[in-house]
Amino acid sequence: MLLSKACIYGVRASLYMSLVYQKDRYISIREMSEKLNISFHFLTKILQQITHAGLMHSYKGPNGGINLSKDPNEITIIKIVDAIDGMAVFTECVIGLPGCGRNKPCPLHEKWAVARQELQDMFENTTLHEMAISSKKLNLRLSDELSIEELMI
Amino acid sequence: MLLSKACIYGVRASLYMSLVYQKDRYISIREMSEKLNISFHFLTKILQQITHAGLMHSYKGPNGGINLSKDPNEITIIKIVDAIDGMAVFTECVIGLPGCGRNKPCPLHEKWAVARQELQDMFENTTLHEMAISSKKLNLRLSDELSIEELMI
DNA sequence: TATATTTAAGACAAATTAGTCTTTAATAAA
DNA sequence: TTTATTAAAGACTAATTTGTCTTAAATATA
Ligand code: SF4
Ligand code: SF4
Repeated sequence: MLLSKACIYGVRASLYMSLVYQKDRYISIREMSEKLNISFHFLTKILQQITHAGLMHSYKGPNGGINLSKDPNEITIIKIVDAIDGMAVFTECVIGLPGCGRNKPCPLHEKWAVARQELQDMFENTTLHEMAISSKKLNLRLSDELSIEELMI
Repeated sequence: MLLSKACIYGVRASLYMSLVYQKDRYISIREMSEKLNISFHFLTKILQQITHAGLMHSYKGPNGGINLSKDPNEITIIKIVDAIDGMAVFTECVIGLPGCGRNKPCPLHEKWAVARQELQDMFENTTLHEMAISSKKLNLRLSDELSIEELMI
């Protein structure tokens, strides 16, 4: 598995956030957890990591919740990944040898270094906005149960 | 982490095996575990998975051990990965949604499907032999401690 | 045959990741 | 000011992965 469960949930929640994004409108974690079928408390902790990274803001009390700290077209997926799993996936060795790049490289290096970079580029060049657009257009799925159309009713 | 620890150790051990490969010569797991700095019992279980997949043979008793069931140039890395972690990495969704491809695809699909395929190609098109050759040539590292030159003394 | 060497098998323990629950703090609105 | 609503914090449990240990089975060789 490339990304941890926590990270995966973080990405899904971010996508949901950008689908319903309106400046100054807070989305409750409870609502999101139910729509996306993710444990409420687990999602809360994941979103805390994301807010600590400065990508979202939270607000307590009635009508409180979470909102994106910038427009979805200014947030790339890699920021979400970084906030939760860190950048290790994009820097570490496929076969787990320490000190990649610093000392002599290991056998798989030539091919892995390329693939790794492509993965990083993919996350780096995809914004939440871009994904939200194509999601809506194609009525793609964001939870295991519901398509985006069903999700946003 | 793309591959599990078990899988990573399996790949490292396979590389070691192909570096010292001689038809009908068994390598003891003890020796390998010490050279590669991997827990002996853990490595034993990993190699069992690989032998069950038919990629290696084992032999008990004095001068027993493990050997590759085919020439290293007939074994691709993906076979090792498959034997331990399975093929899920190459088929599953980045954001963990079930039923990829069968129903409607999810937002990241277009980019991920390409990256995923490239990763699979990389493992599919790299043989143990190929890696062993370039490893020797460049004196690359296979354990966190020793380069291949030091390893094979 | 007896002994030493080696893998096989499986119980067990430790570490990490995933997920749950309870209590506290902040805020809005009645 | 009281109550309801929401996120924050942290203790706790469950599941999975990683790693250890002990015993059994197979084999070579003395
Ligand atoms: S040089 Fe490449 S293959 Fe080697 S340790 Fe680094 S990432 Fe891995
Ligand atoms: S279609 Fe692509 S992005 Fe969607 S679930 Fe499948 S792999 Fe993932």
